[in-house]
Amino acid sequence: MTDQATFREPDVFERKCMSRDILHGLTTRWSVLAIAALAEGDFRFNALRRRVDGVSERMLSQTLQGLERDGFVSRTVLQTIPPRVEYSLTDLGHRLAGPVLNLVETVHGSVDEVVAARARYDADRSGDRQSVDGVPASD
Amino acid sequence: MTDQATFREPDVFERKCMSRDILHGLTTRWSVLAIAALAEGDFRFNALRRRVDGVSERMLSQTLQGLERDGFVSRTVLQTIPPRVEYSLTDLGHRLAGPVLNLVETVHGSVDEVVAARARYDADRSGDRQSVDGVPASD
DNA sequence: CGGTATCCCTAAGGATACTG
DNA sequence: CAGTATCCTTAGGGATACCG
Repeated sequence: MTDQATFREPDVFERKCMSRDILHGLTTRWSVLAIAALAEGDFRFNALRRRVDGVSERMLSQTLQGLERDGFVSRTVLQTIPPRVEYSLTDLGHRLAGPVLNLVETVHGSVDEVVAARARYDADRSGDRQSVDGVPASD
Repeated sequence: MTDQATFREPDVFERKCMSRDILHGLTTRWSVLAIAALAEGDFRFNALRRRVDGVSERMLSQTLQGLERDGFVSRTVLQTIPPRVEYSLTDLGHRLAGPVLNLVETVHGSVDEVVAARARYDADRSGDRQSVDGVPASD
């Protein structure tokens, strides 16, 4: 199977790679949130839209289509009046949701540090600029 | 503290939230790859650019600035001729890199399934469209 | 080498109106 | 309710040229 390289790291670093493409579809503004929401349970379209605050109908629809196409989300149409459509994570979707939720939670737990870092950074740029290092290199 | 809701989940779902903003800066096309690369070790600008295949100078620079601002990456300027700039993950950056690498690896391990899912999806849309469910609802 | 500045293009995204 | 379709704006991103 490992017929191409050392392989300890994923080949995401190559430009024409599927993983990169999939990752990109997974890390759009709304797909992360949609997955995180669906990890909590199934949602109907408008309920999901309410949960993922700020998403437009168009973008939610588009995002869900992308996730469905990639096999992360399943879409179940109930033939009722009015129509109901239930969205839920597939098994594959749940596997992806793990890392995604983990990332979201880690980010959430780092908010204070990031805010502080931004403040420091922005302060540095408006004030003077100190030299960080003075070590010469031989190369 | 929990004056707004149940709160068991992060507040990423609210539109004007820091976590969402940070997450967005973290899930751009190149920041994920940059973090994954830097998780392997320190890199100088052009080395990193070679590692993250396909990124332009401008976008790498911009991405790194964003990551530095948020405190994920530290930038060390060596005052040499020619100049050297070393990029590395901060502690915070390493904490974030965990989930990120996890996601990348999970994606990498799911490529086959996603490819299959896409094939199925695309085939369905070009062919006929079967009804998925017929259960009526009472609500 | 390690960038910034500029220009330009494409894709992501929002608002609204409309349909099954 | 659950979307499409349309239109338009903004942000992401590539190429190139140039500077410290």
